[in-house]
Amino acid sequence: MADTPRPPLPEAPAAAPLPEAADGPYDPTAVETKWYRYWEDGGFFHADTEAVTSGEKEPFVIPMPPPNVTGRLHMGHALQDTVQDLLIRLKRMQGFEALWIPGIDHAGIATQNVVERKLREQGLDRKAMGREAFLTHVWDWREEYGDIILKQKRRLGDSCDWRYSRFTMDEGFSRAVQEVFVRLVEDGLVYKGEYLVNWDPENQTVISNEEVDNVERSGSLWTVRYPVVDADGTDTEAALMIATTRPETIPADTAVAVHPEDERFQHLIGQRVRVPVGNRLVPVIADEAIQMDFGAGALKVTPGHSEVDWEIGKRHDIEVLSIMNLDGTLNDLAGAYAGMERTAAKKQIVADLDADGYLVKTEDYTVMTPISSRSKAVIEPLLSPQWYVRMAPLAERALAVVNDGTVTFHPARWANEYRRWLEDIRDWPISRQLWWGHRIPVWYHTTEAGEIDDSRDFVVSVDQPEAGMVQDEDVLDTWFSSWLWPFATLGWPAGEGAEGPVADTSPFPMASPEALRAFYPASVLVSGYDILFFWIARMIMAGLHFTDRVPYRDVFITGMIKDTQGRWMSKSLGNGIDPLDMIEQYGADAVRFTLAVLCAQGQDIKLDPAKFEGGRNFANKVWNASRVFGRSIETDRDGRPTTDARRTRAFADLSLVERWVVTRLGETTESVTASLGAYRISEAAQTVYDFVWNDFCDWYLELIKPARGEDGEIQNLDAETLAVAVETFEGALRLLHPFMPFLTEELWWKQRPRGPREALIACDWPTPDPTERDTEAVHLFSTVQSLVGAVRQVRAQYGVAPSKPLAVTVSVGGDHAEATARALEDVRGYIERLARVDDLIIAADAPKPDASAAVVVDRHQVFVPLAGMIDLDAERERLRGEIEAKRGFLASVERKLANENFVSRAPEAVVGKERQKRDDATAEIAALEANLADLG
RNA sequence: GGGCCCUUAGCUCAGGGGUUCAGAGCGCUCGCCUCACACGCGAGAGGUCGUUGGUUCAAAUCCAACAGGGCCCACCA
Repeated sequence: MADTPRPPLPEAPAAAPLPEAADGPYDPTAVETKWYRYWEDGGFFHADTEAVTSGEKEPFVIPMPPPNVTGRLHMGHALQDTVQDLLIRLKRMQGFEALWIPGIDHAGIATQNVVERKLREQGLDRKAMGREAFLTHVWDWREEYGDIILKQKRRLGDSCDWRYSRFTMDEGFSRAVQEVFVRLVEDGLVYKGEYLVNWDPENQTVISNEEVDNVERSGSLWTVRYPVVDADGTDTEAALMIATTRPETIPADTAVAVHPEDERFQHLIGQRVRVPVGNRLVPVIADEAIQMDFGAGALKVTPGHSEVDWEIGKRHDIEVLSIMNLDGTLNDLAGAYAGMERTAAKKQIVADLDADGYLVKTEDYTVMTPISSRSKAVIEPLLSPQWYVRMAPLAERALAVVNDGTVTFHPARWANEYRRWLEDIRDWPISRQLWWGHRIPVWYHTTEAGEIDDSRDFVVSVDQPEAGMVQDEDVLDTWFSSWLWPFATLGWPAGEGAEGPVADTSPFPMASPEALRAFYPASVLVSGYDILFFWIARMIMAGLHFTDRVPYRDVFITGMIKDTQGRWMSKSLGNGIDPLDMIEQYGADAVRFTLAVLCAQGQDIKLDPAKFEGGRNFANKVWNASRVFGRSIETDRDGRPTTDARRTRAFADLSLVERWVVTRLGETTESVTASLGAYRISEAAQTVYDFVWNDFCDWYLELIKPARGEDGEIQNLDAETLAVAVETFEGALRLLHPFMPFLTEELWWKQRPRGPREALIACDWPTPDPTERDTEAVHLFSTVQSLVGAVRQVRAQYGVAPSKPLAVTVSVGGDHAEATARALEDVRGYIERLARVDDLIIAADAPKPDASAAVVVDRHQVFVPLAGMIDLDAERERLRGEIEAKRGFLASVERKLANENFVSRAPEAVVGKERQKRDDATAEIAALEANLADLG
C-alpha cells in the first residue's frame, strides 16, 4: 500500500524583513507559528516507507510515549519532547528517514474518572445511565478535548509525522489488542484465576502492584487476646496474644500462626483458639514466616485479606473467608458488623474487643499502607477472579536482550532497575472493572434467562463466536494496549502477512505491512523512569513475544522535572510550571534550549522558571549576531536576500581570525556530533553555546564588524568577509537547529536566496572538512586573545576608560620570539581594535617603557605606559603576590619532576608537559622579577 | 531489610585518573548605554570537589567505610 502523496509544496514564506538597528530583542511569537505551518504544510516531517524499502535511506524511528487523552502538556512532556525532537531533527539532517510516531493513550481509569466527574457536575450518574450511554459521553469527550495535548506539542516544535498518529482505542489498535489477548490465551500465557488482588474500593476495580504506592501512615498496633479452647471448644486459661494493625479483618481469621521453633508455643501448635470476634474456632499452625520477636510472636491468619496470610494459608490449606464487599463495606460473614464501612467497622470492633476484655494493648504504630496511585484510596487485598498474564516466560527473553546488549539503556544504570524488576516478576492482572477500555475478548454462553451459563466453557475470540453469547464485562488494563505501541501503531498484525484488519482501515493510511517492515523496530525510546516497569519493560516483552524482535535498540531515560525544592510538580501543590506559559514568555526555542542544557545524564531537574531566561538570552544573542553581517546582505522588496555570499578564497588565504573561527567551528561540529551520538544532550548544548557566544560573537564578530565610514554610515562588509561570516554562521545554525528549530530556520532564510525546499530542517548535518583546520592559527589567535586580555586587565585595574586609546608595547618572548613577533605584527589590527590601542609596538624582547604597568602572559609581556597613574606600592605588592603564586606552582612541578617514579612510570607526553610547564614558569618568574626590580 | 543516586563557588548544577578538570549559568563587586545585542560588553572576587582510609608515579575523578540528603523495591502482622 502506497503512502499518501505529499501535499503540494507551498512557497517558502518570505523571511521577515530585517529589523532596523534600533529594534528591540528577538520576538519569537510570529516566527514560531510561521515556520511550524511551513514545515507541516510542506511535508517536512514526513517519513516515507519507499525511501527505506528501496534502500535509499536508513530509518530512524522514535515512538512517542503517547500522552494520556486527559493530559495537558506539562514540563515532563516538554523535556522528553525536546530530547526526542532533537534526535529526530538531528537524524533527519544526517540523512536518515526519520519518523517520530505520535499518538494518544486512552488512559482507562484516568479518563473514566474525568468524564464521570464531569457528568456528576451535570447531575448525571454513570451507573444510572448505563454502560453504552456512558461510553458515548466518553467518546464525545475524547473528540472534544482529546487532541488538545497534541496541538500543544506543536507549539514546542515537535516534528512528528502526524499522519501516523494513533489512538490506543482506534479501530485498528483495538483489534490488535484483542488479537494479542487471544494469542496469549492460545500460548497459555493468559489465564483466569481467583486470587488475592489489590482492590481499589473507590474505583471498584483491581489494579496491579505497580499501580499501588506504599506510604507510611500513623496508625495503631492493637494486641488482642485469642483464648485457647479445649477439645470441646471451651475456653481454657491459656490464650495467645496477637498483634494486629487491621482488627476489622478479625472476623475473617481462619487460623493463628506461630513460628515452628518458638519454644513458648510448642504445646499450642495443633490446638485451637477462639477468634474473639464472631467466636470462630480456628487452628494454631506453625509457619516459618512468623517473626518471633514481633508483638507477642503470634500472627492471626487472614488469607482473604492479606497477602502474607494468603501464602501461609495456601501452605497449610487454611480456609479463606472474604468478609468485604467491593465497595469497602463488610458483608454478612462479618456478622454484627455487616454493612459497616471498613474504617467504621475497625473502630467498632476495637471498642467491642475492649469492652469484652480482649483488647490487651494499643500502641501508636507506623503502618505501611497501600494506596491506589489513581484514586489515593487505601487498597484492600481482596479475593477476586481476574485475568492474568503469566510473566515469567516473557521476562526471561526481555532480560536476555538487555543482558546481551541488544537493548541498551542510557544511562546504563537503569538496566539494573530493569533487571531487578524482571528477575522478581509477578503475574500481571490485566482485567479491570471499568467501562472505558478494550473489552476482554471472552465470550460466555447464556442460559434461557439470559444469565451467564457457568456450566459451559467460555470462548476466547475477537469476534462474537455465536449469537446469544455475551462478552466479558471487564476491560483490559491501559498498559495492555500501550505495550504494543511501537508495532501496533504501524499496523501490526497486518504486517505479519495475515489478512489484517488494519491495512484497509482508511483513517490510518500510514499503518501498513510496508510501514511495519520499514519502521519497526524503532531506534530509540525516550521516557522517564517513572514508567520503566509499566511500559518500557512490558513493551520489550511484547515486542519479543509478538514480533520476535526488540521494539527499540536504545532506551534513553530522562530525569524527572521537580520544583525548586525537589518536590514532584503536582496540581495539589500548585507548584507546576506550565510549559505553554514559558513558551509565551520566553519562546519555544528558549524553553527547548534551556531544557537541553539541564538534561544531564538522567538526573532529576530542579526547575526554576527563571532558568528559561538563559535560553531566551541565548536566542537573542544568536538573533543579534546575524544582524552584524546581515546588514551587508541585500534584500528585495519582500525582504528576501538577493546577495548570495560565497567564499572564493582558499582556506589558507583566509585571515587569521577566519582560519581560527572556521577551525573552531569544525572542532565544535565534531564535538557536538559526538555528544549527541552518545545522548550527552547537555554537553552538546553547552558546546555549541560556547562556540556561538564566546568564539563567534565575542571574538570573530568583534573583529569583522563593520565600522562607520567617513559619512557616519555603517559600511557594508566586503564580499569575501561576508561570505565567510555567512558560511560560518550557517554552520552554527545547522548545529543549533535541533535545539532551536524556529529561530535557526528564520535566520537561515535571511542568509542567502533559497528555493522552496531548501529549508534548514531538510539540510545536511555538517561534517567538518579536515583540510579546513589550522592549529597554528588557533595557537596564534589565542596569543592575541591573551594579549588583548592583558591590556583590558590593565585598563580595568587602573580605571582607564574603555574609550581612551592607549599606547602599548608587547615584548614577545618564548623560543621563537622573532617569528612570533612577525606573525603578531601581521595582525596588529586585531589588538589595536579589540584593546583600543592606537600606538602599538610589537617586538621580540622589547624594552619596557618608563612608568608602565606590566603584565606577563605566557612568555610575553605587555607594557602599558601610565605616567602618574601607577601606584608603585600597589604594583609591587601585586607583582610579589604573582611571583609567589608562580613559585609555588613551579615548586610543585619541580617536585613532580624530581620524583623518580613519576619520570619513569608516567607516559612520556605527561612528563614532557610537566617539563614545558617548568620552563614556562621559570621564564615567567624571571620576567616578573625583572618588572619588580624595575619598579625600584 | 535490599538496591540505586546525590554531596564540587552564595544558589542551581556540569565534569568522572594527569593545571587547558578546578568549570558553566545565575547571583555578587568594579567599570562601561563601545555604532548586533543592557536579554548586553569588559575586568574581578569566590571552592583544600561531604569525612576518613586505601589503590596509583598521579585521585574531585577508582575502591572501602562513615556522615548527611533523595529515590525505588520489600509480606514483620
